[in-house]
Amino acid sequence: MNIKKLAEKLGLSITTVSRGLGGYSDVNETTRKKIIKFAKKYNYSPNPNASNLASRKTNTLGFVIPLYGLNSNNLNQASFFEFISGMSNKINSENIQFIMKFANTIEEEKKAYDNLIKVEKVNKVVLHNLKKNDPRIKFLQKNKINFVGWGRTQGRINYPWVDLDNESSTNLIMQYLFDRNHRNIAFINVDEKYNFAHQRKQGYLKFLKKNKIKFKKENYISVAYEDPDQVASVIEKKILKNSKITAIICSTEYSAAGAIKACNKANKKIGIDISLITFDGNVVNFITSPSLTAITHDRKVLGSKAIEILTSETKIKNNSYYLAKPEIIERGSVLTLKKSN
Amino acid sequence: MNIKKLAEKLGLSITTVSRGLGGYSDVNETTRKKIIKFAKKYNYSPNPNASNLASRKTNTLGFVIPLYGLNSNNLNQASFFEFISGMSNKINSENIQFIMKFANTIEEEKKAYDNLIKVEKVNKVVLHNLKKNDPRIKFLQKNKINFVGWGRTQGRINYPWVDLDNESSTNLIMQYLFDRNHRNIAFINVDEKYNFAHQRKQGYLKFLKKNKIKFKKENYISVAYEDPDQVASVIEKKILKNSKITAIICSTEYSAAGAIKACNKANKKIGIDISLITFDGNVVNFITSPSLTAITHDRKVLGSKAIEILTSETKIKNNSYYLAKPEIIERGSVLTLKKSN
DNA sequence: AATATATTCCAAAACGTTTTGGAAATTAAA
DNA sequence: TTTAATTTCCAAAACGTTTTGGAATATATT
Repeated sequence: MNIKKLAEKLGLSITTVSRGLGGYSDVNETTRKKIIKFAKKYNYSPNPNASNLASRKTNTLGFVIPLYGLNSNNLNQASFFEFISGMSNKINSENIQFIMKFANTIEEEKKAYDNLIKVEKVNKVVLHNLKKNDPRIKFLQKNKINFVGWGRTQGRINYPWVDLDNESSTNLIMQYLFDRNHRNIAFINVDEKYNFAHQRKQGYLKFLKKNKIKFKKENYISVAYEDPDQVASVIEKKILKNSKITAIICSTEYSAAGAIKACNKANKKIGIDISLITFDGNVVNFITSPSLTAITHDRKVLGSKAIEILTSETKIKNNSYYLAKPEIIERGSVLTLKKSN
Repeated sequence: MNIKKLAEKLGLSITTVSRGLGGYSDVNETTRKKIIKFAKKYNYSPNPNASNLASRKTNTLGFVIPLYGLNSNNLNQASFFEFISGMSNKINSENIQFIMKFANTIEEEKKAYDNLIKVEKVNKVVLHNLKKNDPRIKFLQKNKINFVGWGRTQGRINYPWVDLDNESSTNLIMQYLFDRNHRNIAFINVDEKYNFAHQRKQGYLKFLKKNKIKFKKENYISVAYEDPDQVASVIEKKILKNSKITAIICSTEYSAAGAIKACNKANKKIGIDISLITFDGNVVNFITSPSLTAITHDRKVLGSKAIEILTSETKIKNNSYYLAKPEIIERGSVLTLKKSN
């Protein structure tokens, strides 16, 4: 079924059918309804190729997943999945096309964006892994292509974005631990070049400041992603040996795994000898007994909000954003201490 | 840049440029080279919408990811990721388009395929999660659309597919354990309605038969995905209590996590008191000390092979297939026992 | 040299839409 | 009643390709 045949069935011109379906005001409401009825009946939907070609524009979203510099461990695949499936739901209901590309190197990534814009002529982009002064931002702005950042850079931001509320997360965790009388809380983070890590540290620091707790250098470590055994051994030496520490926050599932290993080695029982709370952790969080208390974010909503921003009727404002609120899932790895003062 | 302008620059007709780029034999080799040179110089590539429209066909691959019936735990996201990125590499180099869709329900899945075929007019599909007598197979065959199965059904297969060599995997593991003098080997599998689980069991059984070891019912369990604590407790009761068992095979990372938890509870040290080997397990496999020996498959190659089959010059044969060979990664959770006889 | 064949090119049609610039019909205003 | 304004429709052009069915030229064959 194509528009010509449909128009014949309706006894209308192609133009009117097209405009009726497009919701233009120059077609009578009753005919419009009839057009839609027939379109449904004959299962018609416009050929996107013809449509894109004729209208000189597309309605497609481009998304590039950077694979470079990440090994299978530190790429948080679960979050990609959730985000994408969140986007996808919205995309389906909005009836926009979706092109996804993978890039193994920076060059491939650049090429992918180029292709998306020059060849595929996408009009929407979700940008991930943003760097400060990211050239992609200028590129997209120059080409007048709507985009949203998934994640954001530090400092002043002149583009719309969606992100986890990482500062709130650590703040929330700290409060949670504080309420249970923990005062010496270790934070195992990853390299601050990752913005989420930076933000999480900020939440940690701010909470300390707010509550007039002195920041102790030895309570904060940043572990490299690459070597799991090294992660465990660093945690054992720097954190577990420090008997003042009563609780540990793990910024990633990966470091939580390291912490579990370290605790096993040091013969410290999680939830008994020491408290542990981790970000995310779908697999790791039930290995211990009791299972790990965790903090999570709904990344599906994040994805759908990204699409919402991109498809909002009004021109996209450069200050639209969405922050996913964290939620603590209590399982039992956090002790309530006796008040010590 | 479009083909008209390019043709002008070249002093050739649009037709010749198009045919030159298309590699037709009715354009002189030297002019063809010149055309390609100019195309590169002016960064020209054909508008896919126009191209698809004019040629009455597309060169795009459709892929639907089923999300229904799977929770975030049992969906092996890592394998999806690897598979897709493997496909993607090949897709980029073959210059074909790629449309991916997510389906939360069976209805959505059906709709997604319908949309892919009727609207997007894909000419290639990768089919996942195949069921016996899968209606999608008939649907695709009827519509004469090339497809490959990722995974396969049991029995006679009349379509091309790529899959893990699951039977070999368990066979390989069994041999590995057998060589280290294990004779009472437990296998923690998941529901056999999943083909990979069925196949893995077959490998297990065949090895036993080949080596004239009696299959012991109590050495084989299938655990439900849903409740992690239940998994651990079942493993503790049924496997760890059985003192004859010297080694455990875990069919999924998830069950490996359960096994680790169970061992901790029962105070059995992995790699010392009991041997453990798991499929995959990117996060879980280094929690224990020593780290877990694992068996893995290269799913990237699987993805690229799928594309290779789909893009092979010759007509796709219904008996093309690719089996990814397993590899054991030794870490240290498997003991070598003394010979007991 | 004349004819047949092979090679190399091209004009025009087609793909299925959207958009432009009215035309016709209806309603409102003078 | 006439004119102006509004509403509702449509014919034709355009989008950027591929494909068809030759035409022109060059080469081979007789």
